[in-house]
Amino acid sequence: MPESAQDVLAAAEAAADGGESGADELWESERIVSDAIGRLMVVWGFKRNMGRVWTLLYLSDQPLRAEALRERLQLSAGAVSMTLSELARWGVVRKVFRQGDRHDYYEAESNLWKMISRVLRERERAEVLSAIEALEDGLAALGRFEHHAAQAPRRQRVQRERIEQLLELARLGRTMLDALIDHARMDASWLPRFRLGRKA
Amino acid sequence: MPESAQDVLAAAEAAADGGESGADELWESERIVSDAIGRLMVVWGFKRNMGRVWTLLYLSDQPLRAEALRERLQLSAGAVSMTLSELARWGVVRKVFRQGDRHDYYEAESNLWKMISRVLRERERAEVLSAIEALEDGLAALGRFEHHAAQAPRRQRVQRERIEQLLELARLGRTMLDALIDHARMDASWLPRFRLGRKA
DNA sequence: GCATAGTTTCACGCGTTTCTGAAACTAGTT
DNA sequence: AACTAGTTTCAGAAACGCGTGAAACTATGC
Repeated sequence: MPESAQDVLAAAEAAADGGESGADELWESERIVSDAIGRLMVVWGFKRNMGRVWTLLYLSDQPLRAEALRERLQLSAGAVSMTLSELARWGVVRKVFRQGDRHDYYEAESNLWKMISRVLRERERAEVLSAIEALEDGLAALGRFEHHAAQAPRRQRVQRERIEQLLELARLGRTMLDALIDHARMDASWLPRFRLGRKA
Repeated sequence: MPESAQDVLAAAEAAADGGESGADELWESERIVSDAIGRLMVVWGFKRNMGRVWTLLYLSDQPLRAEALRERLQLSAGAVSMTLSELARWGVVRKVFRQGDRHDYYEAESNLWKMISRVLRERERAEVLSAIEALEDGLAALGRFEHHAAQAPRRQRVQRERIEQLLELARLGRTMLDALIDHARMDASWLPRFRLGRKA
């Protein structure tokens, strides 16, 4: 199935993008870094391929097409599409259009702090807040229980203390996340201050 | 199968522990909180049941037997045993012995900061450090590549910058974790200072 | 308005992870 | 030393999450 017209077009496009040779191959450095970020993302509760795809986009000097990602990461078209839309929902990848080009291109958010603050914000709402709510519910349930006779007063007392400890911790977590988010959003330079007072 | 001797012993033991009635039932508050912590643990990359088991131990005013956990959480004995040893490996649960009692009892580490700093320490070593290493490897691979002709110089330049950004971020993460760990280990009161400079 | 290239969606299957149940093991008791 | 109660280990089963491939959809060009 000869496609010379297409080939010529692709070549012209590559030339327009800076005349790079081997523009579509996956470099060793890209492989190493995207795999590493992929692993890290898993730990953070994302999918491995989200990390890999995002990384390739982040390391690229230009927006990439889904097809390019599919080739370089050896994924199916479907997986690339789903991964990209998931990344887009997290706001860490953007679809960009090029004039007179009907393909969709994607690029990574290049401001890491913006990205992180966005993810933290989304996640703290879903996770820490619901944990706080549940802990408050637990405390309430314990309160209701207290009205019944003097059942296991010691166990109740200890349990109340412990749940309050957990609540305090969860609220502190929320506060830290909020601080991180607010500061990161406007200014990344505050963070080195974190070092203050450190031991070695 | 009558076991009066055993029953009497158990009753005596319960009495010694404060004469609590319903000592072995799962309270509503315990259910709510342990489920919440269980979910949170999953997000943090642990197993749901690790969170549930730890929580019950933490909320208990006394060490518990594996059997009690099995009943209250509706798990098999095997699952409880495996979960407990995993928690013990993380140092967040301890096996305790009672004089003249051949059962094994378990209790949760009750110092939350100690626990958290321990987990952070174990995990940062495994994860952030290896990410840093991989990023450095990526940079090295990029360097080797540069020796070949002037391939895609722009792509190389951008990629180097981006990897360096990631490295900076990863190192900052390491620094923050270290600070958190060091401080949490000796003193939990420093954390409210995190609030400094926050908006609302 | 049909054909074509590209993209998205989705049901299914595969690989992992987690739990169960049974057997092996340990230690205290008679 | 045999029995009993309790605990741990392990192989297999169930549950889950993820990626594939095919089909549906979209939009551009002819």
